[in-house]
Amino acid sequence: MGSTLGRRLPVMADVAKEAGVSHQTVSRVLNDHPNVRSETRTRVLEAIDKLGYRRNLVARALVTKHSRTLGVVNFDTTLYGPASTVYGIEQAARAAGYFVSIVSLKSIDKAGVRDALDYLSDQGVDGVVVVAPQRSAAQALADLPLGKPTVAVEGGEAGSVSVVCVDQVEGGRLATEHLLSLGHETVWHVRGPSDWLEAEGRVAGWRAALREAGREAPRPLAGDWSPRSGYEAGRSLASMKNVTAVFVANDQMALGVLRAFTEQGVRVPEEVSVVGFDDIPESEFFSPPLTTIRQDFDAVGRHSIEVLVRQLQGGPQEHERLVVPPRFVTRLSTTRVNA
Amino acid sequence: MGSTLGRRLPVMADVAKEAGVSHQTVSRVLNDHPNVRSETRTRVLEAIDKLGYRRNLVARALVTKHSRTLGVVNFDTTLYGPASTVYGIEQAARAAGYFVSIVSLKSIDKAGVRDALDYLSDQGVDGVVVVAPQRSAAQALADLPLGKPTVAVEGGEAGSVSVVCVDQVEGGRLATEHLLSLGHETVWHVRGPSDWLEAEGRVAGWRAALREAGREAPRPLAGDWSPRSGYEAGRSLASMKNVTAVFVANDQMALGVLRAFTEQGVRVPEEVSVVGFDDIPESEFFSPPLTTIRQDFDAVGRHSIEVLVRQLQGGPQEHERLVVPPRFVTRLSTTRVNA
DNA sequence: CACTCTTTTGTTAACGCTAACAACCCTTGA
DNA sequence: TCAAGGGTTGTTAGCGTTAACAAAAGAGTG
Repeated sequence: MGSTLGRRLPVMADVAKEAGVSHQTVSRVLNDHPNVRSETRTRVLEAIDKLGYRRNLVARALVTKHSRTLGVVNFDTTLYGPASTVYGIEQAARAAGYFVSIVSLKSIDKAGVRDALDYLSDQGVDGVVVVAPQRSAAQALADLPLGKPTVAVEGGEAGSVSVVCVDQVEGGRLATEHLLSLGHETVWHVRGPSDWLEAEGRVAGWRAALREAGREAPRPLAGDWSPRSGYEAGRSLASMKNVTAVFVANDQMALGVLRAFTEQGVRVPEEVSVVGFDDIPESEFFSPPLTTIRQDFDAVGRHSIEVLVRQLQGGPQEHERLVVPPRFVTRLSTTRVNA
Repeated sequence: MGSTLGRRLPVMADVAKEAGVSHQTVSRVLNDHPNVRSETRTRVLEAIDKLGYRRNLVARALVTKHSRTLGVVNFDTTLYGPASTVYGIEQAARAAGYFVSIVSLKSIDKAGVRDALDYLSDQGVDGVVVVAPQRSAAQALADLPLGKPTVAVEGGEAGSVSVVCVDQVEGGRLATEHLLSLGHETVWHVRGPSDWLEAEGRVAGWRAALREAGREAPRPLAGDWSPRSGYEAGRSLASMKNVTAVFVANDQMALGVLRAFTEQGVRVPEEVSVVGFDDIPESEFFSPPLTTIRQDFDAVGRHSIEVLVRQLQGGPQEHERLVVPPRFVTRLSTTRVNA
């Protein structure tokens, strides 16, 4: 009464016997070694097929020291941005022949990052992508002794590690310049949490665009990316007299802003123009459809794997910094000011 | 000029020498074997600490046949539901001491599922959670010879595999009953794609509630979960005369429906009441805030890991079916009909 | 004090694979 | 015909861990 399915899984030696060769020859066939007679190769392949053999990657990893697995450290995969980035990373990694092992952190202190890295390292990953959108995470990463090739996504100042990110400053600038070009006197800003680098970048772009146009930058309103925080900021803005244009740091908060305006009877875009950031799938169907800045998360994921794989293959040791440009998407939430 | 950091990582034998014991004793300490003198244990622990030793889990996996890694197969992690489920799975798995390796599929045919399972199996995962919301995926799973403990999330009729899912029928019923209780003569439905089990379940619940109330079920409008498909359905509905209540199969489509209604001058909820499904973070800030059915994705993730771990620890061999109840969330998109 | 029984520790042999080397086969050219 | 040289195959030795057994050291008993 065999407890499981009876026969044990075939190993290389079984294939070797079946094909009448040595296990090493089987190994050679499997690894595309050039010096194998094609007739022998065929015989081995047939034996593999017949026995349903699959090579044991754990054993392989033990001797080669490569697991062909990449680690990903992330924070809150529930948000559209991180989720999309991880998706892009996963797809790109698999296309490059790597497995992906994921750790999603709740908190982002240094201890958390270290633990995650240790955890992945124990498991034998060949390299790591850390999605580190918060200053603390980026800092932790910079401070940590990294035993393996590592790429930071949205990870700040580079230096000790390669970075792939979207040009947030440019995005903030695009949004603001668009609003100014429509004739708005100034542009208000609902910003993301100060601990987030992306939030800082967008603020910086907004500030720069205003400064270059010779305008005063109003005090930005604080948000935490959530629709609710946008809603609250929206209520504040609705109660002010001179607001005609708002750049909101992400689409979710923009939704909250729109909701608050609707409730207060402020019409968008007739009275106030609103620009968001991210271009989540929903934005096109907000009321009104949201003008926003699109981030190509897919490209970010792809590039981060490219950079990492390049490092793994012994590429240049210097740390790269790869910046993905954002794209402006115009819809109906903005319009020319009619004075 | 050592290329990397010079010295090789310490192994068990190094620790053994340092502590003046055999490597097997070190192994025993590491595995909490009871029969180790506490003084010896301390000595070993100190040596481990001194050398910064970390055990090689790959070697361990080779001999124990357990990798303490769980595989997750998923489709489109960009959607809120799947993303949240995976997040829940990952958290629960880590809490249970397992690593998580993820494969995100684009297509969901049998070949895709088989490949994903093979891929994970090659890597040596101990068990697999397959998020299989589509009939084809569930079917593929049922047909495949599963070499490892497997749990399907939203995976259909059980039978050959354990299943954890949200009670979609009940959800559809809740939504419909709510609308009927408000005095609506009947309830229209914008459904999800027909090969999704969740879509079918919601349709079934909607039908059942109407039947039990002795009402005719109108022909459901087809959608594909996207806001755009909801928008198109909404335009159709807006052009009809007798529509006063709509149950939309997910919140994203509901957003599209709301948008179409707004464009056509149909007021919600005054003229038409709308109920969604999922309770994504945005729904509370739609215009109007959306009455919807909440799915506890976190619980689904947790339960799927519980079931899987139970199987891994040699629990009952019968396949379980665990159903998570949905929850009704009332907001402002529905109201009593005033005849 | 001899004897058994229980802890505690060490020794040896896998796990399934690849790397390194050795051995063999066949060409090829003198 | 033989030697040299390349292509092809086999043999051996690990990789770093745990399992199984063996040995040594204490504890308890008459």
